[in-house]
Amino acid sequence: MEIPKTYDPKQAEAAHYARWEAEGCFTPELNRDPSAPVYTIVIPPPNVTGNLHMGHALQHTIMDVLTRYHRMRGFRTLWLPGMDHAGISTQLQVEKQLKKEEGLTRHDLGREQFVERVWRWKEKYGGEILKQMRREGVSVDWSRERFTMDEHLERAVREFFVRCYEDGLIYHGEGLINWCPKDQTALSDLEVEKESHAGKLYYLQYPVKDGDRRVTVATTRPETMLGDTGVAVNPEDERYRDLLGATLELPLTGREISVVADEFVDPAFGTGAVKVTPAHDPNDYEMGHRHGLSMIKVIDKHARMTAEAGAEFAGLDRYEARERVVQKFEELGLLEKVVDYEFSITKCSRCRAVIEPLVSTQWFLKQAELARAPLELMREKRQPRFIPETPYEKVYTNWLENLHDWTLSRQLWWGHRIPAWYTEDGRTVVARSEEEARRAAGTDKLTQDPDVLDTWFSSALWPISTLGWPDETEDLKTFYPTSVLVTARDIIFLWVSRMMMSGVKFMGERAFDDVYITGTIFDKHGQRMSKTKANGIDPLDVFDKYGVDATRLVLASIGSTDTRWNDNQVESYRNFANKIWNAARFCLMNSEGAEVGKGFEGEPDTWALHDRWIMSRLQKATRDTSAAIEAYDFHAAVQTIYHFFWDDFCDWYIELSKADMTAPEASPARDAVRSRLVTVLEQALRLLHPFMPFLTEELWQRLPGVGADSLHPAYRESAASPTVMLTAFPQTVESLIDERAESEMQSVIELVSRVRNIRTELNVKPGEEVRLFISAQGNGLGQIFNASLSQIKRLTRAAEVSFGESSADAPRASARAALAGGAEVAVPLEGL
RNA sequence: GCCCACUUAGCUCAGUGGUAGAGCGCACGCUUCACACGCGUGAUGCCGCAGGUUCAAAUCCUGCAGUGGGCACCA
Repeated sequence: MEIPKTYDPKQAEAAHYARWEAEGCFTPELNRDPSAPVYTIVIPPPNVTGNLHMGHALQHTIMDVLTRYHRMRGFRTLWLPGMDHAGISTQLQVEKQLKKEEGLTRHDLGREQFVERVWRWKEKYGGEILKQMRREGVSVDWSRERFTMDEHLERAVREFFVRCYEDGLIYHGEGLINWCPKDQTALSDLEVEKESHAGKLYYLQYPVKDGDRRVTVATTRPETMLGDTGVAVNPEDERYRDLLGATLELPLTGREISVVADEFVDPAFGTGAVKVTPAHDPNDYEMGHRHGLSMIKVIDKHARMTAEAGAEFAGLDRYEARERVVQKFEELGLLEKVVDYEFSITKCSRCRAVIEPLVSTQWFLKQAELARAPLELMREKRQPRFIPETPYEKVYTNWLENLHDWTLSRQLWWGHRIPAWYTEDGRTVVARSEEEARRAAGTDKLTQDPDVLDTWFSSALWPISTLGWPDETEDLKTFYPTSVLVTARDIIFLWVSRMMMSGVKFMGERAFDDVYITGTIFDKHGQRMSKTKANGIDPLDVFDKYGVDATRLVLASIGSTDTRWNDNQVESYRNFANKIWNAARFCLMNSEGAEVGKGFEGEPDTWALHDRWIMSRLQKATRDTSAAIEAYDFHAAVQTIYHFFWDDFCDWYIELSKADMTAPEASPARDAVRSRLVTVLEQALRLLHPFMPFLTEELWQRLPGVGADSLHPAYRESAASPTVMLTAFPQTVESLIDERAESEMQSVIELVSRVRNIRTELNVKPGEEVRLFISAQGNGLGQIFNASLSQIKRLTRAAEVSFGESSADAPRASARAALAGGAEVAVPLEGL
């Protein structure tokens, strides 16, 4: 059989995926065992605009290992793929293209046409990542692929919205929200980021009416003073006690505002007096409500000053206004001082524009109430189980305990339209459809709310909506709750917790048993990979260079730890892949007469030492690999298989078997040796398959004696052709664990190693043969060595081996090495 | 400000109450009939610092330092 000396990953990668997919190997229906346990993962849906990055590759590898492992264990296994419509991101991308290619804005097209464009864009350019995922080898069930804007999922979203509205969890009202002046939409607290900023703190003086006293307030945003409707001090603050209730003349506006007392104010900070701008600051908004202060909106949606800011400022950008205000205060002699000050500003996490807090009418969801059930679930049943448990369980719990209302509405066109309609007489109707709304409203004259929902709203339903909710589908009954959610830590709040909330609310059960949080992959300098820094490593490039399987081993090893990307690691696993290839190649070159599954007949105590030994090692490798995967310790799993394959199987077992398997004459004994080799190899390929699907399939297909009978019983009745992915994952046979064989074999290994060491120390040429003198002192070792004599001679390049009772029997001029168990080996120097 | 994690060989990382590990790199020797993406042999670490608990600590506790992360309403 002609097999290339070097493994070519591309060839194997191109050969198998399409067949697996076409034959339905990824679908749970393939499992014909009605009593099979169920294993389910829903993929974190990548953005329709997205491209594969290392974080995806890491998550997908972990999910695929788990999926393939459970499938081989006979579980009815579903890994459900899909994509997210990614509201803002997609809309911006299409707008950009529209501008570039046709010089148009979305407003030129109008809403309906624009949305139509987005759909067309999605069909043409979207979902690039799905093709890239096939490259990774992900065994997802493409027949169940979902998109968050699918008709059915849209229905689920409306159902969810309506039910929450009916339960009083969703409300429409005025609130202070994060407004992105660039993207022109409201954002939730999770879509903005705090960033430290070296700015200034301005001390402004407000004159007290009817007196010459002034109250000094400190602010980082002087322009907002135009909207001040009060000044707050701590009620305990002696300095201002006499001013409580006093009236101040707000400079530049001619407005009179009063001094109020509020516990919130920290007397130790600044001057102890705080200007209050209820319409443009979250804390001031709260304070304003507490004291009945009026709200004056002085900044608009484009972050420009409004008419209410005064004629002199109207239309100015907020930063221009800031300069103007400060200048005016200076002219009036009311600017006490300006000091450098570092504080945090809030930015849009998408476009980095500075967020403007605005008072606005939006749709909100009271998350605090939804969070109760998940919190209880965690308290009482410890569900879901986080891996790693620290710190994520606490992070999750703390967040749920401190929830604010979620701003749901977005002033965008691409997304799930809010199912709310308004009548001409100002009533609001929330319904599952326009017809339902008409019936409820008793009129046809309805206007639907123009806004769409936050993208994460539909994501929150992903585990249930993809399985058919709100319908009671078979899939929902069978596959919910899901087994594990694998994702990155930055969406624990945005997504994980919200799926739990909706899952518990509507299904009465956890959305997933476990939550596995992957690590973060940094570049070699420890920097986060990002588009702007252009330091990202493209997984596809790594696949091209080293192969998918090698990359997957690295990613599986990374698992949940933060790590710096290192090509060396991939190279090392590329070498491992090549090692596997060549070990298999060697077995196949000597496979005439061999058959997988044979060669280990009879009682183990009739087998040769190294045969008992390798079977024992295989059992332990199997046991340890399974245990590691079950415990999500992928690093340990990879290490176990790596060392079993390379150290035990290649370095020792193949070497010990070599002479017999390459015997020139065919014989039942030679067939048996060859069968043992391919049998162990085949088991190793099964162990490796969840991690290295392509290489293992490529080799498995070539093994003699594998076929339909090799499949796991659950898949034998299916129409799928034989494939390693549907074989049974090896089960540990405890009776084959043979500590005695391992210890005896260890003695042989030690003997060989000591002799090799002596050869090196003495500079004996590799081709030169030595003599060995072994003194085993009647402790049983002599018999063991004697039984493995031919192998020992071969591995140490010894021409002859003699045994004696004591080391004194060896020639005086010998290099000696002590062996465990009191034995000694001597290499006579004579003739060297 | 509060909280958390991390700190182990030159590099990237495992590990664990009982004689320090892997891969890469390094040194030396090998075209030994599967593999030079290989084979053999070897060197390398006050396991961040300082205390404490223990017969025994890299491992548990306390403090400190450095790095990273999360949270926070300090105008």
